[in-house]
Amino acid sequence: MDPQFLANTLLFRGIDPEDIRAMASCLGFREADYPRGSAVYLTGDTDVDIGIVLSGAVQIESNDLWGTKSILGIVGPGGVFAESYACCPNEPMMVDAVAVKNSRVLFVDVRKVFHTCPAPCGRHTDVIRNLVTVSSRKNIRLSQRILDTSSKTIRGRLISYLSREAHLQGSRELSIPFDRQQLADYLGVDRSALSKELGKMKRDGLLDCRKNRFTIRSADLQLELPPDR
Amino acid sequence: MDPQFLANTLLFRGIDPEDIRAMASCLGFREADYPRGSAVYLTGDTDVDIGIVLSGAVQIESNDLWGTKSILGIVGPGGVFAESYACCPNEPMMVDAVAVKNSRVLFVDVRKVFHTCPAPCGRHTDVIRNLVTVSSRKNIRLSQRILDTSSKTIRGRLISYLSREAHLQGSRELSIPFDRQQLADYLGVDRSALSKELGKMKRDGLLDCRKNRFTIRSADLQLELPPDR
DNA sequence: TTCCTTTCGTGGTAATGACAACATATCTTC
DNA sequence: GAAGATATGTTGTCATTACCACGAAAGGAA
Repeated sequence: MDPQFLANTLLFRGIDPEDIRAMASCLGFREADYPRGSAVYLTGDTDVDIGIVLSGAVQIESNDLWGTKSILGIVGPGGVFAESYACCPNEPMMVDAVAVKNSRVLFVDVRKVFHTCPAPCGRHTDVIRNLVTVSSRKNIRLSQRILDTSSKTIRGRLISYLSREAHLQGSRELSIPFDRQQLADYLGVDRSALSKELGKMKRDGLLDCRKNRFTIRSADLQLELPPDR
Repeated sequence: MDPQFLANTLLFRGIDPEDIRAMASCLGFREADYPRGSAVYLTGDTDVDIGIVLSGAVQIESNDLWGTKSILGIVGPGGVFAESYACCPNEPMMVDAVAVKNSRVLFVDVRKVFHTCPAPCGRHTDVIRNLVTVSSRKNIRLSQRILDTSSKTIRGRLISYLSREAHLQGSRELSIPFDRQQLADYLGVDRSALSKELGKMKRDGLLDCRKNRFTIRSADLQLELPPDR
């Protein structure tokens, strides 16, 4: 447990590392390792704890009976996951949380967060406040993922995702946290069809890509407009 | 302003109506009416207030340049909206909030919620705590909307949405808050194609529907399985 | 009632993308 | 470096669905 590291996460932002150390016991801190490919949580799990990625990466995904995988998001070091289900005790999880790299995860017991304890740690309120921020941001991320998949064409979805990512990274060159299959699962399209479309877009001079590094070639990416109206 | 009504909303649950009345000023309560079809918030708006639907209904939607509308959700009386953006001061809204009925909305200033004021209203913390719940639930709703659109076929999407809704309403007969066009925009499909598929499913004996009332005819709706595996 | 608006179902056509099958490339591990 | 595994690009076929256009039905207002 590294209070300094935690102080830089959204959940503990603004809290003194010393206080974090003090909270460790009364918030029920617990750590565990997960090898690449293993599940932290599975669909149907209830009464889960908040997860904080200390190292590695955890992917939130859904796998239906047809074998279709939907990636809702991916969270890296410092990121928080499962907080929504942790806060809704009776809601069984509808998704899996899977380590996509060897990962170490810190768990926090929400009930202990909410149940303000008497003496030393008057910091509970700060954590709860931060929890609102974390949850709100996650909300916005989910909305983005919805908008990224709202176009009915693969190209439209790529444009939505890549142009926002470029904006976020403040550059026309960007790297994404996904390989092709993951990107396809995030955008809700077939992988080979995605490769095909990427090829077309290269030929059309819209972008370049090698592995997970993309370069937006043309401002037209954003301006790709409908025929008339 | 009806404290009794508010005490039954998620945001003010567990708070004494008297205390709610007392908070009215220090939380910056403000009410406004919106005729059917008018916008409460528009894409790009920043520094918005939390909205609570007192009467009517507000729909969260996105309209892109191609004229494609995506419905992220719809919130009825007692429901809360825009809380995520309210909690992320610099995030411009990516969606519109539109009144789909004549509606009355109560606004709450988040900054005043967070900035605990000195004397009488020690209830701020309760509201913040409730805010976590509200946000978490919204999170789960958004995840559901993502899963509802994860199938690549219209039928799959309908099954996902309807079977959950039936489960929620605890009956094989259910009414949905959408007309056909809205349902299509929620599921991310074409309206006429949706009508067509509904017709097929009726013929297949899976369901019946008249207007916004649906009846699940067969348990197969949930069991509709892949060929083999 | 009648007129007008909105909602909903149907048909046909074209296009998009899913799916499968394969080739190439890249990475890992020994 | 060789060999296996994994990731990516390519091709072709077929099913699904978007899109357009229309008519029927339902709802509202005068």
